[in-house]
Amino acid sequence: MTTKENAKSAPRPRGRPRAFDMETALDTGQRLFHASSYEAVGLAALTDALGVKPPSFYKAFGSKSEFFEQVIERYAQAALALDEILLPGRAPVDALAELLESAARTYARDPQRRGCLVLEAARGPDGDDSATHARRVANQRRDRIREFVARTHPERASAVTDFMASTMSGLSASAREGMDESRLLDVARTAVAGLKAQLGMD
Amino acid sequence: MTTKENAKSAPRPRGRPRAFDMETALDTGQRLFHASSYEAVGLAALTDALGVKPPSFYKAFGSKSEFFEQVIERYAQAALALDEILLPGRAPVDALAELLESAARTYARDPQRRGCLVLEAARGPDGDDSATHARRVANQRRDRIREFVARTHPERASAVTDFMASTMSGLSASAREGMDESRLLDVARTAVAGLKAQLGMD
DNA sequence: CATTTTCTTTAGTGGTCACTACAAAATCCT
DNA sequence: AGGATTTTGTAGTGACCACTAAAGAAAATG
Repeated sequence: MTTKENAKSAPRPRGRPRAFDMETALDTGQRLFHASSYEAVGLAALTDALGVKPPSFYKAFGSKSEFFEQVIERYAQAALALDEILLPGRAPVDALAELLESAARTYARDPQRRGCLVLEAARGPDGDDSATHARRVANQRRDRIREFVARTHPERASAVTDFMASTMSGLSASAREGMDESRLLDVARTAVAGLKAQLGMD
Repeated sequence: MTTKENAKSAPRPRGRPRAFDMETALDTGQRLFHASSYEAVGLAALTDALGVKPPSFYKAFGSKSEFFEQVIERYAQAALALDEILLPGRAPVDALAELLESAARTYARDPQRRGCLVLEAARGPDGDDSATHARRVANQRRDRIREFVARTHPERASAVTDFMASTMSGLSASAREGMDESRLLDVARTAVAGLKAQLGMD
């Protein structure tokens, strides 16, 4: 309480102020990576798009893969919010059906950024940092599905989660290859029919 | 009939004979690409594994992407032969169930070469030659599935084929992320339950 | 034998990759 | 004003990428 301090504004740091907004940069990076892929977006293209020279980028984010880590964490938080779909008490079949259909719609929505940024990045080279981060984020979301299903169907939770994970990967891949929204929705609905066989028809 | 000619052996060509076997090279290349990916196997690693220097490789195959084109054509011919599964007269649900379960087994069989070489390559950069070739080969196989289904269910053929394509991509992706054979088989069987809803229970 | 043809070898090519050493510029603190 | 601190722009780094020019070596042909 010695000097003025507001809840929001951080006290101005000491040295030269950063000349660009990191959130905007993450957003631009997300668009770039989603449009093609982590590997396909070189540092030159990235820094050009951000309007930032490489040394500034590295001061701010550490490395390309650390930048990407922040990007996918942001993306996973924003896209397909599980909280709004996996509501406690809701019938799993209904919730998972909505999740698959939402995925179908989301993956085809923007023709320039098809599929799921996380799931596509998870297919990168096995030892790569970007793929490792993406798989970690994907697995966190799968854990939430498993926990949700386990509340009502503890015995089927793992099998159902595997099926959801595989189906979402398939939807993302198909979206990337150009399958449009209505076809993806048909795929999702056929998958839901499979889910009903696992979880009961309700 | 002027000189000796056998049905099998081509008459020795004129210049210095090739010092390696192209079929063996394609086979080795297939293993390498399948173990990691087209992009991850550099020309140096490739030619080292083949025991062949770059200029010989280029004389024989033209380019890395042309070599890969031959590799995936070979692979598509050998793995998961559709002729043996999509038998005319067979109930589509049965045939497609066998196809999905065979895929699950095949994709997990060799822990060092998980998933489908073609489907994984089909996810490469959009403009890339390797991805273009892989998608062409994948679509040829999807056409055969569509034709097979259309014989008995012409109205559902496209939707069923989309679901098969998406599910196979999902199985391949899951295999790549480490899902073992029994889990992949469970996923395949759940997908078959979805197929039955589309094609009738039989 | 010499010539022609084809492949193999040696030794590179330019291009792109992620990343950085260094010094100038912009801010805060005393 | 005079440091102290942090970010900036300039200008590169070495490593790897797919690929190749040039010359030597191995075969068939004449």
